Amino acid sequence: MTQSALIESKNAAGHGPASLDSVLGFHIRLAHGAVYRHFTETFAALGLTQKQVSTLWLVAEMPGIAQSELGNRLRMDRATAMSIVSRMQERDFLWRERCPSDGRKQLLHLTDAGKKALEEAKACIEEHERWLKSRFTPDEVKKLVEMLARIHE
Amino acid sequence: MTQSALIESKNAAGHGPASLDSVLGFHIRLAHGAVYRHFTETFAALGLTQKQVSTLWLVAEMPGIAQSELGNRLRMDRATAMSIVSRMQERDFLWRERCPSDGRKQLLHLTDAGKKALEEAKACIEEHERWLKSRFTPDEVKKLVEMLARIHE
DNA sequence: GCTTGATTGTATGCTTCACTAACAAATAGG
DNA sequence: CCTATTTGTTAGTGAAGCATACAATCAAGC
Repeated sequence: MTQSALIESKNAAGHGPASLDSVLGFHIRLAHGAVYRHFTETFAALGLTQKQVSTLWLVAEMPGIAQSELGNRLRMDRATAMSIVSRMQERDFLWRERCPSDGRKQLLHLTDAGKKALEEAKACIEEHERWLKSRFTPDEVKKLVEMLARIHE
Repeated sequence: MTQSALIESKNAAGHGPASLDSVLGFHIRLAHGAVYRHFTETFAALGLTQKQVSTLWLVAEMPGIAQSELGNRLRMDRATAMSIVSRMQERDFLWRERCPSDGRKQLLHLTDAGKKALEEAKACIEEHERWLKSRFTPDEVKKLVEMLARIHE
């Protein structure tokens, strides 16, 4: 229905979006769904979810990062970070170290198995990103990333 | 860490993204999360979720739409559409009509309570959209919507 | 008219994940 | 020392996606 996209974006009362197609949040939701589905397909063989991959990736980038910091950067609350990290630990992809200078914190490190899993995951991410970026020019990708960052920053 | 965004986007091996910040899918995920959280806050009083609002909205736009069509347009599979619609029916926001020309289909219609709920929801959406769009120029919003549509189309 | 296959709805169960609430341990500041 | 904050942990709730299986309906070909 491209028709509905062409409708004047004010309703009869003169305020508010007239069509779902004119709601920015709606498009973000649908785009995320499409990305999520393709990601899940691509990673079905590896048995990793988006949250798990970004957790492995971030711990690799910042070895010794605290669980709370991980949660902050990936926008997970403590409970969510807890369950993600716990499963990754069960699968021997990372291990926790009690922080010597602050006994509250758990510092995270990848195991060798975790590093291996991440390398495999990165290959899948490359493919996934190729699929996603194929519909944009490099300039558009840059602009899109910048605009999305303005939303989640 | 704007630092990591500045790192050259190829890793030591010369292929693949070096930093999470350079992964487009990652930004879509975080942006969606931020939008989702603000949406949930805004709609806590109404007790409606994104899926429920977009369902009410779409049924209002297209009275008599079949459940399967609803699922197609909102990118839900049959089982998900089923659970959303069933809850909306329990709350007396919509009713199902067996299609006279195709006995398989359930045609959806809003009740008066559903129309009222949607009007309240649209006021919240306005506020939500204002919050979301406040960081963009009108041209940027247009470009962003267009790029997101390229992803989920 | 009948069989076959596709579509649609329904029911059940599993998994991810976001959130809340409560609690314990450690820390920081007065 | 006392208090408030931070961090981690556990348990439970709920939305939502997905798979599967099944029944009813429809469409197409013989």
